[in-house]
Amino acid sequence: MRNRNTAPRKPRTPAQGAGSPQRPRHREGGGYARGEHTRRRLLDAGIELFAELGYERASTRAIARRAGVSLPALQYYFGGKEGLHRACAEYITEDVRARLGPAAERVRMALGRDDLTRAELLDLLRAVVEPFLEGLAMERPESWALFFARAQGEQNAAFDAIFQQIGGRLLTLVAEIIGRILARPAASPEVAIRAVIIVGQLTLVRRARPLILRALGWPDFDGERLQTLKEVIWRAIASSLR
Amino acid sequence: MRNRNTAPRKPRTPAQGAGSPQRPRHREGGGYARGEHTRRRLLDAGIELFAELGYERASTRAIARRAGVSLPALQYYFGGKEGLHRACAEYITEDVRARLGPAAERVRMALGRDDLTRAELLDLLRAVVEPFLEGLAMERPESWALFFARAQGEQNAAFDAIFQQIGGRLLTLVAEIIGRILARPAASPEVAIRAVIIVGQLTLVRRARPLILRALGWPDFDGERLQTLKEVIWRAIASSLR
DNA sequence: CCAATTTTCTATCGATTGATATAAATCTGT
DNA sequence: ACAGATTTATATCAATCGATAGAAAATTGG
Repeated sequence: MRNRNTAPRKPRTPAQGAGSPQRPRHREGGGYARGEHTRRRLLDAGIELFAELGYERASTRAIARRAGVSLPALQYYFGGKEGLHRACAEYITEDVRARLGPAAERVRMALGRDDLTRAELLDLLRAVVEPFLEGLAMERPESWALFFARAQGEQNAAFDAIFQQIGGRLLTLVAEIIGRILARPAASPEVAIRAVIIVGQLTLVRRARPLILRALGWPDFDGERLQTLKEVIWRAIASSLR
Repeated sequence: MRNRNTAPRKPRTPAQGAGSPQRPRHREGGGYARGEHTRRRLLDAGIELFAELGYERASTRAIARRAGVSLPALQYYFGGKEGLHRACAEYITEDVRARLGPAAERVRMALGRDDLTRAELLDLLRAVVEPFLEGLAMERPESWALFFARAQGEQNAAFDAIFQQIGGRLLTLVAEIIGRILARPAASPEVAIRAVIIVGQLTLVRRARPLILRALGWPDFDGERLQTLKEVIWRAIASSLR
């Protein structure tokens, strides 16, 4: 009935600085076991629901409920909804990066030789592209890939972080291999465009997932069908590089 | 202060049947000039804001404000937010269909011959693919393509309608041409997948636009650069079909 | 066991959302 | 100009949202 404050307040913005409020105020050295547990539960529930419903539809209440914790716990650990979302993105990014890193490093080493045949270069491309396709889009819980797709579609701040960590490295690596195959400088527009196209094709598997499934009349990507999909995509990529 | 109704109401669901409440209650034969005008304004504003912010973030108030009409006008003409969204999808769909239709018909006629060479088939593919690329992704306001992308990402009901009207036809047509080129049945998974990939590549130009620009170090797609982009994409598509 | 810290819970706030009731304003056909 | 239909505008509703206050409960080190 009565307003305590006549000035128009903005309670939607977090009280803490806009920097990174996701860490609670507890001491650095601290870290109770129970706290870390609910923190993890919130991350899992957040990834699931953000992926399932998108950022807006996933309410903090629903996330807290699925995590089995109370609503203020979300504020306490992540500073707010946006903080949780960013934390989810970082959580996923770190895992994918760890998964993609070794393969990328091996490929980068192999690229040191300058007498690689076309077949060898194609193998290298596959070596860097396949873990990406499997890791990001398939192996991990579907919610992870969906989270990524949502972040990209919604143009969240989370997308920038994810892209710079993963997409950027992948793109430069792919461009380098393609440049070799096409015998053009990796920095040339043609090579860069084709690198983007190829990487884009992979993400398409997730982004246009409902479209693909419906076009094929498939209920889902499972087992053999997934194998077929990967094989066809790869053949298309390989045959396009001449 | 006091509730008029003790029973828990659900005012979020539209009062009319869930069927298609977007048409106002005015007589069929009616149709005042002024009404049609604000109806169109709401459609334009809806497409813009749905594309800009996504379905959830685009509030009915913001849409009405941008359209320059009052809030209840939205309810009056489209029965509610969901109705407006569906109407926007149909509006876009109808335009694209009209734009795509003639070319598709011509290609379908040409496909009647069964002695087409590879080069001729590639020309046909380009004839059906280029209007799509130009019409949906370039010529029309960016918001249209964004609206489409959002609908797919959010798995809205609008996506179903759009897909069946446009995506379906385009895909089956492309699949038919590709099937001929690859000498495989158009209904085979391999051909269907490659059709999806090719069509998807085209939409990438819009959807991954910031990504492409950043990778190329270009400030924007203008004139010659756009031509280069199209040419590279097309060469990649053509050379992948062997 | 105790004091300090960390974690959780209940209750509630203010803002915004989609939708509606209701009446005034506008337009159409006669 | 008038009656009836159509269109617009004002004011408000109930629900839900993210966030917070403040106290209770739990955990830790001493």
